[in-house]
Amino acid sequence: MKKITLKYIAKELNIAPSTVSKALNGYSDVSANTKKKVVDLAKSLNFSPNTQAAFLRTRESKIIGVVIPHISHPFFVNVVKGILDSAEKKGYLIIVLKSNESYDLEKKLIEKLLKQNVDGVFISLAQDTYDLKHLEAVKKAGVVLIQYDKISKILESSKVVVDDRNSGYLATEHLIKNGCRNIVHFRGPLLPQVSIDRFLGYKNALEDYNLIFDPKKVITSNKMTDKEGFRLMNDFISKKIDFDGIFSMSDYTAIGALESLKKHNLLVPDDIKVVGFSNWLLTDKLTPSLSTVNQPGVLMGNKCFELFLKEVNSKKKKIKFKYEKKIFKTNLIIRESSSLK
Amino acid sequence: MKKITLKYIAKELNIAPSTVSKALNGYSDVSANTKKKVVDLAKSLNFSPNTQAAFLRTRESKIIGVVIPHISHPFFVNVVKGILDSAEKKGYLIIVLKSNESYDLEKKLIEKLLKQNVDGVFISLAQDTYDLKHLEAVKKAGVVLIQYDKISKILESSKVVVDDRNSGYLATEHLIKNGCRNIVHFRGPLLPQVSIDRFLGYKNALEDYNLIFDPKKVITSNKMTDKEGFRLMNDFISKKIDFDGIFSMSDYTAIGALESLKKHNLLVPDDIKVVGFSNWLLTDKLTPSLSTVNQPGVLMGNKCFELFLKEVNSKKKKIKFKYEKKIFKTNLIIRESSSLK
DNA sequence: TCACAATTCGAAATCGATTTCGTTACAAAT
DNA sequence: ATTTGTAACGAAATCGATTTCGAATTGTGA
Repeated sequence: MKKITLKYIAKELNIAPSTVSKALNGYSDVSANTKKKVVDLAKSLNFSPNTQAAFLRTRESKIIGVVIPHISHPFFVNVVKGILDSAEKKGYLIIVLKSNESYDLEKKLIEKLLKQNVDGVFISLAQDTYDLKHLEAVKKAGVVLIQYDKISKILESSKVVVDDRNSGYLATEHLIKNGCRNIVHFRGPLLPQVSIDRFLGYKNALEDYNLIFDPKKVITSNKMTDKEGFRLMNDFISKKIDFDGIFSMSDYTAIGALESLKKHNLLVPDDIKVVGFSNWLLTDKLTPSLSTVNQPGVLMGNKCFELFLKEVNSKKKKIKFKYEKKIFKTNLIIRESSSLK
Repeated sequence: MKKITLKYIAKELNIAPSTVSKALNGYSDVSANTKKKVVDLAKSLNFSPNTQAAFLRTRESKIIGVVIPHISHPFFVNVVKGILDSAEKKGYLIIVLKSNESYDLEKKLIEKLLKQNVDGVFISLAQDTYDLKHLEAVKKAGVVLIQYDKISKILESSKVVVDDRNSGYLATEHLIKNGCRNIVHFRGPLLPQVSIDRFLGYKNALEDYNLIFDPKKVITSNKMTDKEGFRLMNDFISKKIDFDGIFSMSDYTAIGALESLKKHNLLVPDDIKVVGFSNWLLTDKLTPSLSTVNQPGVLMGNKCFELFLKEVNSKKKKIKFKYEKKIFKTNLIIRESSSLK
């Protein structure tokens, strides 16, 4: 069981390792003849250069680190899938790490990735990320940074997002058009831009349809879990404020809210109509099935890699480069929880 | 922005790189004095050795590849979590790849991991994996192989599984004790051991309780999706065979079956009682909520890494080594879908 | 005082691939 | 015939860390 190296191939063909390397890497100072011999032998031996050794010279690890806040969230699963599909074709390996929405963990993960000499870091920020030094460090290290979904407005890099504001608007408008006049909004933590934008969409829709915006009807949920949704909904109901619709920035909290409504004998969609966000797995199997906003995760993942590659290539060729921001449209999936009948 | 290397530290302290290396790696031929100087400076510079360069000599990449069949399956998410938590402490990085239950893809993934020179491969086999050459190759390459959940009986390695047979038995017994006399079994594809074992548990339970085992009541589902469960259940119902319970080897097919039952106006749990497998996310939110078998994924992940480390260490010290097989117990989660009332 | 052992350190080889630069051989140009 | 140019290849340095082996220094015992 011999290890197959450049040197081995060189010896077999009685030429120098440098020539073998050049033949395999498309240098021009190799004759067509020897090039063919090398390529053929390499293929037949199933040779591929040792990535670690190659890295020492090229500084390319062909590894990309992807940071996601959750793993159970199907949207992120789709994004990863999109990245994977694109990256695979170019021979990149993907390391997925999850931050659990924690800034501290996120910082550690980034350090880990930099130690591993990844070529790129794709990140969706944790909820409580307030400081961006760790991401500045990524750029300083010459590593390509791509932000997706939960991005920072301040930090420069290429970005891939959905139109959260418009999505919030559409969801709310849908509720209004189906007769809701008193719509509660479950918003996320105050910091992340997605949370702000979805909220603004909600608010704008109310204004456009001449409904009064009432801050008391905005429930801020920091944890975004079913339990939290259940708890907060119970609290809200106990305040006896009239409402006939809910737009939640997450399906998961919406599901908790649904449980609370059931407990209080409020019928969905008859008494209260509900729209969530992100189209979680099995939300179509609930009773009632949950209306939601669907984000094109796979396409977003594809785009992330595309922007990454563009940046890598311009760096190699030392071409000037401009950050891009791609905004994807979402689509509303209307199910039982917000239907008219 | 200078890169911090061994050489740099050596120059700073006016000693040789080799001495620095030895100081950091606990060699005995370094004086306590110089050792302290080196360690202190290294710490203050936040130095950590370049992993790729170190690999060239040590042949340790400190990377583990984990192959899972699905990503949306919460059980596997838990296993990965368990591996991650353990591996992190020892400075290992985890690459998670998913095979989509495809043998061809699985083979490619393994090749990819070997090219990356991972130290270990943890794998749960794809449904249709019939050939094991790619896994033999892992062992031949000197890479530690750990099999978990869907394992091969033939291939030698350390293994981490649950007692599938007993789990199938308990689930079926539970249905019997709650009054079921005609229990349908959704089994998975014929090949994987988990599929066989869960089926055998089902069969054994019937026999122990003097119920007739009827092959016609065993529905083989190759795809294990909700759609497939729905389709197969419809087919089965159209055959007009009496039944009052279902034990499904997967929650996902069980959910499809539930939809079919609803469509045919069969009440759960009144007319039919249902038990699934794996405790998928949100199965507790369904109406009725789904009874299921819970596997201790996190603990299994922990164990995988423990066995890996044991093997690595004995290889280093050239101690004799014996493969271990750890069998975990499952627990039945009884919810509405199989309750008496 | 001398022989020898223990301690501490450094020089150099090594891992495997890449890349610069120099050398050869031969053809074309003068 | 001599110079120039080009195609094709190889020698050697390099990336950053590890590790073997030998050298220098110090200490120990006879």
